[in-house]
Amino acid sequence: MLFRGFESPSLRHLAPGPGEPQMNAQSQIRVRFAPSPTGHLHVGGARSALFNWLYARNRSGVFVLRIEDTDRERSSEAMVQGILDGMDWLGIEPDEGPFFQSREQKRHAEDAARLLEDGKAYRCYCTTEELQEHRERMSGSGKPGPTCPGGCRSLVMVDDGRPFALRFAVPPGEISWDDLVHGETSFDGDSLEDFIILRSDGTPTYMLSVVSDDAAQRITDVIRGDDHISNTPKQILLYQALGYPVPRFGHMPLILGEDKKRLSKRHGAVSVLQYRDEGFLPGAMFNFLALLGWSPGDDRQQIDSKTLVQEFSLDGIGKAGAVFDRAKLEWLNGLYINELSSHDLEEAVRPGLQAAGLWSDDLRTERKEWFRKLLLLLQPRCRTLQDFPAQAARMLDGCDDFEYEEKAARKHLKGDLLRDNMVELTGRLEIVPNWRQVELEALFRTLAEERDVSAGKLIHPVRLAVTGSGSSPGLFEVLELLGRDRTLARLERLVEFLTKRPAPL
RNA sequence: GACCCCAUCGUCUAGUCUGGCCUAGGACACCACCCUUUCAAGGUGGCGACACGGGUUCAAAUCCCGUUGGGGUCGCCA
Repeated sequence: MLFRGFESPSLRHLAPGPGEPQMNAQSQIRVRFAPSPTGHLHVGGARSALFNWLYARNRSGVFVLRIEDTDRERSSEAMVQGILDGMDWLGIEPDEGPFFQSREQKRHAEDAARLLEDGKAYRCYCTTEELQEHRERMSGSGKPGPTCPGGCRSLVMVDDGRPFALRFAVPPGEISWDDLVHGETSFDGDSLEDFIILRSDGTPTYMLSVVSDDAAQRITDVIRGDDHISNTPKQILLYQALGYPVPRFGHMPLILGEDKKRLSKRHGAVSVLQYRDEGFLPGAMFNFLALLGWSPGDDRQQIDSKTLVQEFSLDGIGKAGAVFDRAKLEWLNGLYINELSSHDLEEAVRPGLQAAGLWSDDLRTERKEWFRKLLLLLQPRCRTLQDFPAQAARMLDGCDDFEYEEKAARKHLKGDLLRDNMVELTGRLEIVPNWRQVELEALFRTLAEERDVSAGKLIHPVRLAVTGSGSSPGLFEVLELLGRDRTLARLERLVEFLTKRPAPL
């Protein structure tokens, strides 16, 4: 069921009311992944989700998915689906949710009202323009100064009908917490400004809604990106002001691009679904992401998700940002491709072949065994699923009218005797009794010996004739799979090419 | 600029909490060689780091301070 929790009229009953202090310390771990659906599930978000998921699984906890869709203009249903698809692909399933933050606005507003009543928040009548002006004036002038130009905090609170936003009155003093990955972290309350919790249109801001929702959903551990560190003191203040138990916080380092800056679209592929489309296996991606910023403490590079769940611990999370290294991902993906069974490989590779127009259904009926052998040849040579169509094309498409790769042609299609050798070879191949790898190889080697040339002088030109390329799997395996007719046709084509071409050198 | 976070090979990291076993280990990438009909895979080897400066200590990559460098955050976005 995709939208578990939909029917729940409100999460409010789950909340420990203002009066109730702390859930008992031994209670079950509850973590959440709370993306805003303003983009696809990017690798950074995916890793947050992954770490939360691993932590929950490891501790027999609960993993909650909450979509923070309160920015209605930038949120869309398609994006929500993209996030769900991305998580699904990686195999990270929420235990609860998805919940939608926008459906909880009533509770958010109630929390805000309570803060106002308690004198912990106040109405601010300053306009956006005034604030912007004020900010410009204050910037560069050292100290923070009053939050707003109107000095609304000290105003007598009368609602005279003018539009106002609600600001949280930050109390003086130091705010600190024992971060799950960074250890003791603290902020000076004086450096925080009175942030807005309710917009002038009455809608809650992020700062209020996360706290309200995390409390209502009884989140015990907030594990998220480093970029939220500076929000944490504000949120702690809100928890305290509202009388909610404060969860533990853990901030993991961000994923960086090659320039060491936070990974973003301009660094290239950033959506996990894009990696799927580029031929990466979910297991490889999962493995790679888990090891980005987390370490089991030893040298293992390839670890399956089950082991990851068993061994995951917050202690293994590093403090420094980690660069996303695509080359290593590809290497790892190659490892996973190699471990695929014939059957799984066929399944994995089919969509790509279909897209490239190389697929025909007899590959899983009459030619099934043949196709399986071809895939076996290609398997150790491919690092992404996309490599298969490219490498398989000459064997599949039946289009015999390809060009010879220029560099390889220059290297191997030379010598006076070549044409003659090719003609002779063709003749012998026509009558070789068994079209089998070993016999083909013996035939080549015998002829090479008779002509007193190295076997390579026959092999390389034939490879070019048959694949158009200077590199391929072992030639005799290729020939066996290609079959006598197509081999001979391609050899004749080479001879023709050698005959017609302008005098070499 | 203010506040906060961070700092081991080009990259991901082990080691840091609980100083000595570290003349700093592994992996990716790169280079060379082996294998070999090419490519890949595999094997062997190479290149390559404790940012800097002060302390503390018999002893510091590990503890403390500072400097430098990098990053993040400073919205009626989330």
